[in-house]
Amino acid sequence: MGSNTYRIGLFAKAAGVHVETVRYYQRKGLLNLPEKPYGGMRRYGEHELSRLRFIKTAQWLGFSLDEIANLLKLEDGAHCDEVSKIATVKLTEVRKKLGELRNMEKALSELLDACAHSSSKMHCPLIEKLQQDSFFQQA
Amino acid sequence: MGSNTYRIGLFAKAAGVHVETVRYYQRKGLLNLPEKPYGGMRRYGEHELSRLRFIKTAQWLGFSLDEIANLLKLEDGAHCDEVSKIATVKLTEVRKKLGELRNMEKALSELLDACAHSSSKMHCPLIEKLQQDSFFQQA
DNA sequence: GTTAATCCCGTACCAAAGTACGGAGTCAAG
DNA sequence: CTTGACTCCGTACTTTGGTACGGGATTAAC
Repeated sequence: MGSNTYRIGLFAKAAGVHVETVRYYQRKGLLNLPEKPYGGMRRYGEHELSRLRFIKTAQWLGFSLDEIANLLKLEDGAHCDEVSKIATVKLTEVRKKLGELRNMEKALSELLDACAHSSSKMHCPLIEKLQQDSFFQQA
Repeated sequence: MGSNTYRIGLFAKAAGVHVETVRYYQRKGLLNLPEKPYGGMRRYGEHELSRLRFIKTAQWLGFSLDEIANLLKLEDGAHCDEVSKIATVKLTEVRKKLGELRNMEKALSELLDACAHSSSKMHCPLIEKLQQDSFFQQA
């Protein structure tokens, strides 16, 4: 645990990002800057790597870096009342996304199915499917 | 059907975006520019409104405008082989997102649950939960 | 023990997705 | 028939999330 095997290059590569991206996240406070031994080089461990991968996953799910910083507060530990507040909001949002994605999945798989039985020009009721039981609101 | 009741201001407002955003999407080809009567003003109908809402929803789910343009090709109708290609890729992606979001939902709801039974400093195994059966890869 | 590959860190640049601005046209109310 | 709100369209600016660059330090390989 915490064997801190990686230097930044390998660390970045292991998560599929560029070195500069790691540094950028450090500047934004999403990753912490490990101690640097006198005149030496910083090292990174498995925990930081998971954290970096989490950031990329959450981002891919449509969360901004600011939102992710908030989610990471949950991971880092905070007092119960603040945790509840953040987690409740995010849970609602996650469930909404799940709902929309399920509609999208249904529309796409039905489309593929229809496509397998016909073989000419197709069109997909993607929009109606997504709107039909959508309760999406912009803030 | 196609009653084209809205002018751009109301149209944008109904979807919760700015007028400039509508124009931006038109420039990018995501929305089409309705005919303008000689020296008059363009009008928008329900169909275009659904399309605009779809764009915002898909974007919130983490898709870029370029990806959304692709999804809209399915809606607009295309030949079966192209449709299959796009839909298959997107379906895989949607299912991956569903998987990750379910992990996130589980982690968040367990956290809230734990929080209800204790009342001090909490920390959430969000990262481990998300990575545990994650098969996420950056391209 | 020099040289090639990495790292450190600061600053500059870039693309995507808007947002703001401004001058001219249009429309609806009083 | 004018005043205020809205539209049209072009160009410029902004924010977010990075990428690129470059000079000096450090370390790994020969």
